[in-house]
Amino acid sequence: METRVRFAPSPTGPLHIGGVRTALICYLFAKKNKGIFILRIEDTDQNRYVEGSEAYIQNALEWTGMVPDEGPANGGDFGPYRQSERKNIYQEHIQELIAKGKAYYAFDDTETLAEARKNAEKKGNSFRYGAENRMQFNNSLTLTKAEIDARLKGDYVVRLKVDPGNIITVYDEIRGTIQQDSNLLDDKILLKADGMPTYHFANVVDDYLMKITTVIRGEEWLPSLPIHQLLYDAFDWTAPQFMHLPLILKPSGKGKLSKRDGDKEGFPVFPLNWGDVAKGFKENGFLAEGFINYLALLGWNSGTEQEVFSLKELETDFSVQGIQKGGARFDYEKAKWINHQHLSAMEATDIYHFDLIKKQLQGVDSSKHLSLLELLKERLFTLNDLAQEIEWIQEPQNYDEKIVQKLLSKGALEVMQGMLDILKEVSDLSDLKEALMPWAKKNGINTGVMMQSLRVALVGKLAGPDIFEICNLLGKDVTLERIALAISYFNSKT
RNA sequence: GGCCCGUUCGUCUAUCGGUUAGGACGCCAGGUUUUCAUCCUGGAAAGAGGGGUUCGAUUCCCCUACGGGCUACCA
Repeated sequence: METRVRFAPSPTGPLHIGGVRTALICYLFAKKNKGIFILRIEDTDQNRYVEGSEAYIQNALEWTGMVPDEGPANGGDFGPYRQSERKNIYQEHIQELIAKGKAYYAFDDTETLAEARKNAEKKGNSFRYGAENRMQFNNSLTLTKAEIDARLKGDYVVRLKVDPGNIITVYDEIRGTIQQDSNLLDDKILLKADGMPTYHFANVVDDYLMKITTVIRGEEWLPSLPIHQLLYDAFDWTAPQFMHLPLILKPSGKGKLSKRDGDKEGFPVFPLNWGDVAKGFKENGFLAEGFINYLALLGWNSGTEQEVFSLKELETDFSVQGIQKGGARFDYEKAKWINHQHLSAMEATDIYHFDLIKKQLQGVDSSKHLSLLELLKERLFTLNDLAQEIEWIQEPQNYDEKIVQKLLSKGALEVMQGMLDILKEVSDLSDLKEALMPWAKKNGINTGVMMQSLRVALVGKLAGPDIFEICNLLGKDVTLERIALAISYFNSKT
């Protein structure tokens, strides 16, 4: 049987990294089994619908390389892939359950239920609409045929009729067998008053109709798995496999990472920017592969000591056995380190393709772009680090005062003057080091003082890549200019 | 409160009854770079607690503690 896995987010805003991780595991499991990866949009809550979310989800998946084989954007044989477009399908199926006596109409207004809930909580219990009290409410189990017909013209919901006194056994591929006392379940609403199905109902019907073989979703769904099992049983359908993924936790404090944590935690929680209200990993300078690689490591391991993977490698190395049971805290430092691994392994010409990189190179002589990237790529943790790595392209705005004083006391002025003279004579800058070293030795100049003077003269501080590489990229004229400038500055400090 | 799931270095994790409990990020030290970063080497750092089962438990079982999730006409 062909493996079919769906990723089923709700369009209630930008997809956050927990969602991306779920998508990733779905994708990897599908690809590993040479199966189909499906995107299904679960837009059954009209109130929480946010314009643009679906496009965002599609874009995020495309950026990461996890392009759906079937979905609203590219179709497929099992559409429509938006639940809001499947209303009639749910209506048909809800009728089937009612006819079978597995579900029933309920007419209780929200005030009545809220009241009942409040009373139960006052006594320290939680309210449950179920076998022990359903006969006390207004529903098709308690009303006459005439009353029901009359009420059906107004608002109503459809509830699942849960039989009491059973132990429901479900199986999760990650956690094993889980049992639940049906007395503790309530008669879940399957169809809402607006005619839309709830998650539970739409999910089960669609997974069956779309021939989903493996349901992969977050752990927050584990408590409702017995309800879903009951639904499969009510239809006489064979349930698919289930995998409930551990949650991604905040690095600090408590609880699962939420959409609101982005700014608080000091790193993005979204793959892409969402307007100008939320930052994305992409815009923060992450490679799609670095981002995906770190997410894969959060709650999964290959069983080997390998940690750096391409998407293709993940597709072949993925295994369910490596999925973790407990939640994992997000660690931005490690995410950056993984990104760094991918970045420094790339060719400069490939790094040059990113808009983020080109933007930072604006104003720099374009003939130097590739040499700069070649020189600096191993220093980058994110694409955005380039700007600070090429600051020395600009004339130094100031000189590190402590270093200036130290060098001054060691005769830096004379050294710089000497270097200036030598530099004037050198025709090829790549010979500079060979010219400087013997000169220093002959004149008893400390090479440390020489090198540091040169660096401070050109850059203003003791940081940055190899100083002779810097000379080379700056060119002879600029190098001469900066040394002369530094000499006059040093002079003013004596 | 009730129900469900979980618990190995600070963090992510390996271990499928017998190991000096391994790796990675971060941290510290040393080396390379006569700078910083990268990189290399080394170091500190862990089985929540209590009972069982067993010749032997991090590993299997139970209890407790702690953490998380769910408890909506949200997903």
